[in-house]
Amino acid sequence: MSHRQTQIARNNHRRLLDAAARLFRAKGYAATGIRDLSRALRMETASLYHYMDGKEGLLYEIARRSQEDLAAAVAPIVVSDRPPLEKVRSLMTTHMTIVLRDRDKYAVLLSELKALSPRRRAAIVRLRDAYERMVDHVLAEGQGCGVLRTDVPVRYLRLALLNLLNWSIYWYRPNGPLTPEALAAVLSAVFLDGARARRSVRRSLTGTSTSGK
Amino acid sequence: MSHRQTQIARNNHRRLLDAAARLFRAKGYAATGIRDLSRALRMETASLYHYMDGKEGLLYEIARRSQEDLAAAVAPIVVSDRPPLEKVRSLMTTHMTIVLRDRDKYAVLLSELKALSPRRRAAIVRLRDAYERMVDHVLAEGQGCGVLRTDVPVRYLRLALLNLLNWSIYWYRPNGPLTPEALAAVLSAVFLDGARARRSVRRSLTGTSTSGK
DNA sequence: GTCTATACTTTGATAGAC
DNA sequence: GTCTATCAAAGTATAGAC
Repeated sequence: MSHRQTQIARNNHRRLLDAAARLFRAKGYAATGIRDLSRALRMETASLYHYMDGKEGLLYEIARRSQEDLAAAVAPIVVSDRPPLEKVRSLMTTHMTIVLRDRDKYAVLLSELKALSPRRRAAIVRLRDAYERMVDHVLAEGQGCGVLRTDVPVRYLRLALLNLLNWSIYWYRPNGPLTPEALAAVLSAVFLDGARARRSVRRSLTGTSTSGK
Repeated sequence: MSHRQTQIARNNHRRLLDAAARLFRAKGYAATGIRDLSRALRMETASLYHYMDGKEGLLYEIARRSQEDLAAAVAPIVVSDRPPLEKVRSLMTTHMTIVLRDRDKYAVLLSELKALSPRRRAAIVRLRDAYERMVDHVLAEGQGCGVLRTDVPVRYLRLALLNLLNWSIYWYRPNGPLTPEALAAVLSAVFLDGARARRSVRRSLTGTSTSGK
């Protein structure tokens, strides 16, 4: 096969993954038919099978790539020698930026794991566990240095952190007032300093004067 | 029809709603067939139609009841004359307790809205918006009294609060070490005071000496 | 690499007897 | 109120021509 054909094939494979992520997120995996996919790619359903081994294989690839990309982006922060508190902020910003940039993929990763076969689901859960260990490492470091509270176990600090970041995918609007970085800054501020008022005066963190709606 | 028959009918309707919530949560709405429901209730599929108008009607009723129950439980807190900060804690505890008690229903409410017809989805969104206005009211009150930070708009304080509470449904284990109330206490502490260490010494909030896993 | 044609299964829902 | 029997539509996937 020629080089050119390979490029076309790879391109179509990517188009298929993108369309699948978009549709799986919008309608759900089970409610998306391969005919929906074929319509999105302007191909017959039979043609799709040159770019996938089946619908579930598509889902698996989306989930795997998402979790791997996220880990790859965050890993350098974990092993860096920056101050622990800065690591937490940096981790939150990177996580938020990545998942909001590829919203479709990450929403599918978060909400469609149950549609995978036990084998494949287990493989994704392994990747997810490894990612959570990285987050734990950063948080435990913070506790060890005395900059994070130790009355809440790392496990719950991590769950709180991931709750804050991941759930945001479902209501973030890319055309809204906040960039992903700005949203990460707001959520980092709440996570680290809490919602209570302090004595010291704070400037606005969002640049908006109204409370929004 | 006799009184007894009506009671049986109502009982079967409730059994159907419970089974549907459990299955919709475990497998997803679209992946759950009415034959799955009939198996759970030990009835033929045709018999189910005496207790529902269709599969989607079932989903709508689950979502509507969930959101209404939550609003009904939280409303008294919002209108009470307790101190603002206590209102926030009480709201979080009540919200957490209710959604963890009826995990199946609330998980379906949170993740299967997209399966509803536009009309019905809009009705649920209206209920959800009304609930969010209640949360906003409590948070704005806290800001007005000077106990909550004002550099983050109410909107984002609310989103952070609901992120923390709602996402917990997906990893909370009823047989784990924390009761819903204890988990609410941990998340309230993180939400209000943040994850950073303070000068004052804090006792453990979870009663566990290890960091868990 | 893309197509037409189709096999085969499962889906939500209904008709009508009892 | 529950059943048997059944429908039309949609589901995933494959065979084989070009």
